[in-house]
Amino acid sequence: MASSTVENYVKTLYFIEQGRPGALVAMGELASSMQVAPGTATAMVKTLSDSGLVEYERRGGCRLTQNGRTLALAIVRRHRLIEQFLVKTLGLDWSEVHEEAEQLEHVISDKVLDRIDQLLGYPDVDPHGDPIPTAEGRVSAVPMESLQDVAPGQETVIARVTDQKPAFLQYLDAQGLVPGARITMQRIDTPADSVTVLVAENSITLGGSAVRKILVERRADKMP
Amino acid sequence: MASSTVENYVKTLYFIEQGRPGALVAMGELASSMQVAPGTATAMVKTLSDSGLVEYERRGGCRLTQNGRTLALAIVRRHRLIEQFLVKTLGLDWSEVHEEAEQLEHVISDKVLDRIDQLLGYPDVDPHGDPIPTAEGRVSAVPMESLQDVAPGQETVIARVTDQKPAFLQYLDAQGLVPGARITMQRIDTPADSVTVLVAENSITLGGSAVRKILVERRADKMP
DNA sequence: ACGGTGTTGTTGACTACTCAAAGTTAAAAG
DNA sequence: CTTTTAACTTTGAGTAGTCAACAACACCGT
Ligand SMILES: [Mn+2]
Ligand SMILES: [Mn+2]
Ligand SMILES: [Mn+2]
Ligand SMILES: [Mn+2]
Repeated sequence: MASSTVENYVKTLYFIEQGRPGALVAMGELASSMQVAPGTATAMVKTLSDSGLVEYERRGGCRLTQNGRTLALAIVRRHRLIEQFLVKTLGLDWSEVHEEAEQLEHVISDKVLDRIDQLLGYPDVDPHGDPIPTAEGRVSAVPMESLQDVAPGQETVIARVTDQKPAFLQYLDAQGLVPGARITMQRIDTPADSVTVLVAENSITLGGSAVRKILVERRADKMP
Repeated sequence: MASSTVENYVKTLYFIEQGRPGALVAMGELASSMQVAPGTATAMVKTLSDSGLVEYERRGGCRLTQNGRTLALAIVRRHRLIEQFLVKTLGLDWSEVHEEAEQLEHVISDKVLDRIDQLLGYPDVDPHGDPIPTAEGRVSAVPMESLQDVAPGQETVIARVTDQKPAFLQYLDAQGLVPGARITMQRIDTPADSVTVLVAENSITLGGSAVRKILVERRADKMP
């Protein structure tokens, strides 16, 4: 059985590798993501390599093996199903479930996870709009685009929020900026790095770093 | 924060101390309950003593302090609420929830536990009939007696089963011998160390070691 | 080609938990 | 009042994970 520590390293590597398949992850990047000293990451990657979860190239970096990726996807599945469960069944706020799931993901058995999946009706996204991998490790790739790329005047629907910080999520919730919300792009102010959107009759202005964390549905007729 | 290991030692001490308040628990007994070598138990008890969770008397034994007992009761509460939740909400079998709860009890936050409590309607017993301590650490003392002390011909109701082994629980379930079941004592065969009970039209004969694990309600008019 | 600069790797050390084996002690048996 | 025995404690060692500090390396601009 992989320890919680091993599971966390593998999951972190999975997210770092996202969007740059095949590339090596530097020890420094892994260390800062895991909030450990560089030497700690190096030592750990060696043991992950011994377990066949990563390939390690000295002074180059590491990447997940197929086994490593499979383990990572299993943990991501656990994490997101647990988050959805905490929100839907126990009524927790979407801003607080990430931390809870971070612990539970290492302890929930497959049996319990299956029951949770069933109770929730086999959801395919979590409370933040993140896709839930299948038990076989497949992740659905729903086409999305950043809110900042929506043209002024265009109406769209929030699909996903890529930040777990409680304060940010609480703010979005208070403004009604949650997955499923129908919004209209009003204005993009490039020099000011801000955009203004209309949601439920209210105008809300967001800075660039916030806007970039909000993904919206991409309509079929807009696809390349 | 107490580690899982510390929590397990404290909980084990709590159960060993049950029924002999104030007595010292020998290191050997603790070690065998925890399935560790004697020296391991001695070392651990010293650190528990440093944390103020037990009093330790060299070559005498140890006992929980008030702080230790409070921690133990919090873990027992977690464990039993989780078991009840796994059975009632997720539909797991009462024979398999003990093992699951054994892990989850160290990870579930107070917030999640409160929501589970609320969802279940503030139950006061778990699937095995074990009382669930309140958040303040109070345990209800419903009067019960062993099934082996019920007089022949008398009707009674199963209240609690004091064994967590899956095979035993599955057997009881198959026979309908679960908490809440109404049964009638038919015969006590002392030399054979067995009793025969009637449950839902069926006669079932149980050996002494099994009967002693089944507790039944004690009617007020039978109390001393 | 050379030296700075930042990234990696190594070493020694520390915490938490564990065991095996040896040493100590108290209490039962003679 | 010994001797034996059983329980207990200590010691030395090992695993997992971590850090600080230092050493080694690769790469860049001159
Ligand atoms: Mn999350
Ligand atoms: Mn999420
Ligand atoms: Mn249990
Ligand atoms: Mn129970």
